[in-house]
Amino acid sequence: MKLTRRQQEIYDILRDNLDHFDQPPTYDELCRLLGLSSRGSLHKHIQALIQAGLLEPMEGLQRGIRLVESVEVEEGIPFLGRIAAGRPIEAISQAALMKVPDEMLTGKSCYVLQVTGDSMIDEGIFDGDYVVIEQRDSADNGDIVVALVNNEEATLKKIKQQSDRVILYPANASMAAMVYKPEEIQVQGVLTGLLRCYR
Amino acid sequence: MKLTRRQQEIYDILRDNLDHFDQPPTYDELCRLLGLSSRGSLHKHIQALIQAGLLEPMEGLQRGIRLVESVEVEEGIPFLGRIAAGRPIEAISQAALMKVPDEMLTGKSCYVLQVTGDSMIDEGIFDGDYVVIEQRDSADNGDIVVALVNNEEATLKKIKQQSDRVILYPANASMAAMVYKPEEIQVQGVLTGLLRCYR
DNA sequence: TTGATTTGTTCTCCAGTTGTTCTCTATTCT
DNA sequence: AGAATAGAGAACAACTGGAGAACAAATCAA
Repeated sequence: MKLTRRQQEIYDILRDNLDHFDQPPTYDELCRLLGLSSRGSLHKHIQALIQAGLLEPMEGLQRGIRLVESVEVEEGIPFLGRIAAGRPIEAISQAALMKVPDEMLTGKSCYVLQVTGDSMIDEGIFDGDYVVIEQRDSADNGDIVVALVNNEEATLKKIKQQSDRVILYPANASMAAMVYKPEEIQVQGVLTGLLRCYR
Repeated sequence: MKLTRRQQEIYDILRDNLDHFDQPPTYDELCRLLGLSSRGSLHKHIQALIQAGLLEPMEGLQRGIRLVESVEVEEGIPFLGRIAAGRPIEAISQAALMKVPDEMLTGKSCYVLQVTGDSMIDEGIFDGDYVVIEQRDSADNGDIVVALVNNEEATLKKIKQQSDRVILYPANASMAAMVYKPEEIQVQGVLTGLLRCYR
């Protein structure tokens, strides 16, 4: 909805003076601020701003003119924390959002983890890199997955699932593959992207 | 639709002065700005610009002259093309925009290239990876840079600048470093981020 | 509870502004 | 000459913004 000049002006004034009121202003107060002498005139503008979704509707109450909270359109996917072989995912307290290229997103639910350790170094995933993970509970053989081992350790490894066992391969010549029973391993997600920041 | 000279001129002025108005200008205001004395004359030009899709139609409302908002608030930085050692940057025809984490941006002008070849494999930069580059014409020793060699080849290498020579180190045990005269090398940008898409 | 006051709403009326539509003229280019 | 481009100016309807009165519901005071 497009605003007229006066509507825009009133909205701006309303925003600018929001701190100066300790209560939401009434029509009369706002009229005084705007130099209007008629509440009826102001009412038309207020209604237009409500229509535009910029002010809260009154709903029959007399509690002053309130701005609607601006709906921030935060973009990105959540950065959940660190993943290190041998420990649960170390969750970060406040989930920051991280913008990632659309190419890394799959349409399904994705999140970002920071990798700790060198277990995937031969795949070009270094200590401190960020990985984009698609949330899933199954994977194809050869996928790099976030796997939960025995319900307590989370790890990033290449997976090979056989009927009677599951093998997790690190990508590091100096580390050995680990073999588990299928019920010991729970796939939590599949690697879809890698991010690294220099400096 | 082609614009006449005056139409183009008016459109440019309109764009340039958009910040100077706090409201969309009325015909009268714009007439004053253009030195016209007749709203009717301006009206013809405005109509032509509306026809051309550059201005919003009035729809019987009196809200001033508005540019059509390019609704695409496409976020991201431009993906410019491929970089391979030994060739100029292979530019892509239409510059796509790629969203990247804020952490990879420096506040200065940045762009994305796709890496071809394995010359940086030991740094975890693989064939097909995307690199985020900050546009710069100088670098610190040890930085990974996009360097233009002899004004014709572009390459991604680690740089070491000495008073009498410049050395470009690949990060690949099977490749040798190259030594150049300072005037042969032109730094085009510095690596600030890495992106890799799986699948 | 009751009455007075405040507050938001609705209505009519009015003036100035704004966009539109004319006609007429001047200039430039083909 | 004719077409295209540009501008001046007048006249007009519609839109915008405002005043003020009257009203009902919410709120406050006693």
